[in-house]
Amino acid sequence: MDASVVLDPVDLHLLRLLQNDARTTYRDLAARVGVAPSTCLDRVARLRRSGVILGHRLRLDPAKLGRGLQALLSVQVRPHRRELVGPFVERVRALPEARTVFHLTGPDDYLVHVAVADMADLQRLVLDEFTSRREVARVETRLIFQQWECGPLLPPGHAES
Amino acid sequence: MDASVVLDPVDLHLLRLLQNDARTTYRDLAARVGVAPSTCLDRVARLRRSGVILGHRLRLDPAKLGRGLQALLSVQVRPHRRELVGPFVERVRALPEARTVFHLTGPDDYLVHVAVADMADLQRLVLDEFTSRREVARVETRLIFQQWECGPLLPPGHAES
DNA sequence: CTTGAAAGACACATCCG
DNA sequence: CGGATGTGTCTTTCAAG
Repeated sequence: MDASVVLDPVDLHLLRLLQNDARTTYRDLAARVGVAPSTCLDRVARLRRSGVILGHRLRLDPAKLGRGLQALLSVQVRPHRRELVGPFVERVRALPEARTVFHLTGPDDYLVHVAVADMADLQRLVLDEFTSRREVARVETRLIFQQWECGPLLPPGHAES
Repeated sequence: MDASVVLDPVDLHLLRLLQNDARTTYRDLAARVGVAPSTCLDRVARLRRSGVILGHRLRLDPAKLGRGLQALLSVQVRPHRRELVGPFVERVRALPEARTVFHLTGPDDYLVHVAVADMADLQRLVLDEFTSRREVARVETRLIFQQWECGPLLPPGHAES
């Protein structure tokens, strides 16, 4: 299911272009990669079918949406058993403030990336949704000064922008 | 520049639909929101101009690209001064394994989300690109068991999927 | 697997309420 | 600001190489 997929240079070129702008037309893709538009369509469809491309996401500015403050919450869930952590994750994912949830190795079981309006909002979120829960043993809050997205994700050995 | 923007229910509805599938046509958007296609075009163009929509991103499966192992690296950069941390961040961002870099409050200055092929690859990355650097005082590596993307990012008070 | 042409769908501008 | 109409462009299909 998550086996690696064979990607030829055309696929890689398409992925690199689409990661810069996922709305590039098949016509432009074709011109830049050097194949026919219909071939592009076929290749991209195949990449979607094989699961390499999971979907197209809109990148939004949290600050413009009234969520100018972001933070990472390290959460210990005790006891760390399936019947507790399953509902915990689902509840956290459903929070409108949550962006990503990581299940990690190490003493802090979960890392939750949240976007809130301000400090008061963050305090409310931590108190009401985390520390007040019985299964949450400990929460550590770190504010995000700044964050950078990195270059396009590509297979090892093709480390070019 | 990052002031909050006024969004009416139509804008919110459009954003919600586009976050599920950013390639939805204006025609379909119009039908589902209940306005004319040209209005959709106008609204989305305005959302782009006002900076709410930053761009369109492809969501890829790291495992399918031969990067089945992900980790978070907590990095202390000492001394934590501009002339050191600027180049540090740029160098890390340029790594093909890096996905996101966070500058945080707290004892760990940076959190780096990386995607690698396997444990050997991760070990090489940590040793060659982090701990061997003079400005890197400490690196703590946590593996990612699993990660969940959360619901669409929307302004406070509109917490609906 | 790729291509090129044909048909249909769409984006976008313009005009109008 | 929202809705209709038109034109040029793009996407998508298909038969053929």
